Amino acid sequence: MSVSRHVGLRKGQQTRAAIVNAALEQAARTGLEGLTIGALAEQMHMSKSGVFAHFGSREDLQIAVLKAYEARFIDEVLKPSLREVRGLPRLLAILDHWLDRTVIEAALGCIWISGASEYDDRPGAVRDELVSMVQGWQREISRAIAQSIQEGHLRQDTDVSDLVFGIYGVILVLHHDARLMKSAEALPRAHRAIDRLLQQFARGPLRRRDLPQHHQAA
Amino acid sequence: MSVSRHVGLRKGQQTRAAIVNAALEQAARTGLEGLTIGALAEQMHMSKSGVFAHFGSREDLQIAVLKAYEARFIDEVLKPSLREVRGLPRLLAILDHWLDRTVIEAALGCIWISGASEYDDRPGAVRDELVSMVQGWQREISRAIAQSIQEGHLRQDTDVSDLVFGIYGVILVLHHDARLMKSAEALPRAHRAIDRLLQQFARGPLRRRDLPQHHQAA
DNA sequence: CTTAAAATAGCACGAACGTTCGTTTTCTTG
DNA sequence: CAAGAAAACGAACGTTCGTGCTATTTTAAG
Repeated sequence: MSVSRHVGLRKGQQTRAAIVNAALEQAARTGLEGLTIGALAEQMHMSKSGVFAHFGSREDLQIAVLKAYEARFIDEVLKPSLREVRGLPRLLAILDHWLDRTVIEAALGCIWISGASEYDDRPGAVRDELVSMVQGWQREISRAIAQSIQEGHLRQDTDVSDLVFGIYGVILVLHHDARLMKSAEALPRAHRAIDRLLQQFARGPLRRRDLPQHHQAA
Repeated sequence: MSVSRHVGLRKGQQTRAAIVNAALEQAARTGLEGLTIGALAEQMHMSKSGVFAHFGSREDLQIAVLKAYEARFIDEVLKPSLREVRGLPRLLAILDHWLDRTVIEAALGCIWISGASEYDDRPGAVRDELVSMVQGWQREISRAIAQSIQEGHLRQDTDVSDLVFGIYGVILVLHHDARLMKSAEALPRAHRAIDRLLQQFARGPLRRRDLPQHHQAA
């Protein structure tokens, strides 16, 4: 056993990553359930069995796609927002990135949203994975809201889950109107909806540098 | 050709109706794309070809299902609400019926919503039909909102499309949370969300008999 | 350069799909 | 009741699906 290590992935791993990448694209268009090994193999210029061998089953492929999607989502929406200070600024940053991403997906499609319809009564490992991811993300939003309350940016009596509910609704209808209805006005409408929603729970004006002081350093 | 007419449907028509009915159920569970002639035949205790013959193609079957769904939707949501007086009361009635229906569908699933994900980038006759139905329904909501403005129940500067957007978002997230997340609190949350939303555009209190007088008989 | 292991191809399978076709059963009506 | 029309059947076709085998090729280590 040599001491020298390859930092990069071995051949198999990097093909696998490339497959998942292509699968991510295909799943965004056709849904996770429409994801097919044959079409994937064709796009990869590989044989079906060659693609298949990287995952023990179609289900494992779907789960791998879900995990890749989550990783990308966290990278593009959550991580850049953590640079903002805790509270409303960070929450607003998350929402802005989220809206932006959703509208980019207007040309592709969010597999969490399409998956919600596909798996809402189809039990199995894929559904379980999907649910736990959405729960995880909603918990992340909840945390940002809770911090906004703590910092005194949102009202003390804010019902965190109600607010998450409202936010998620805006995302869903944005996706719906942009993708199914091909509405060009969906994005500005969504921004207004988010602003109106937050205004209801805010203690001061949104999008201002002079936010109300936090009532306690805690 | 006899002059005597059967008021009832002939045999073929009534089996066709029964098939569509069963298809409606199956599509609510598996989506329009998951609708399969074989499974349908089995449930109907018929042969595949027997079922198939009633529709020239699977696509025609899917469209027939869509039309049946729309008819039922209009019957259960819109028509009962037309008994209420124009304006906010009627709008509220529509929304209440809609929420109720959506939560009944928590055990089934709305094919407009699942269809939105399935057909958002799958061109064809089914998609066209779906889009025009959703547009038709949104126009119906718009009309109720416009009347509420006319009657002076909602503010004059209300952006009708923004309000439709907001309402549709609540419906979508209700469906999402009730069905995918199995959340029991989704329905009360949706009711609160609707009330908060309307409150933003209302000129007076919601759900009261003493609504503000309309400013003009027009 | 050799060799063991890893990666991919090739082929076949059983099942399910929508659809077609010719036949048979069941209605409907004169 | 009988003739004609409508409805339902049964079998088959051509595809596509996921998956399981066995070769063959490619990669990486000694």
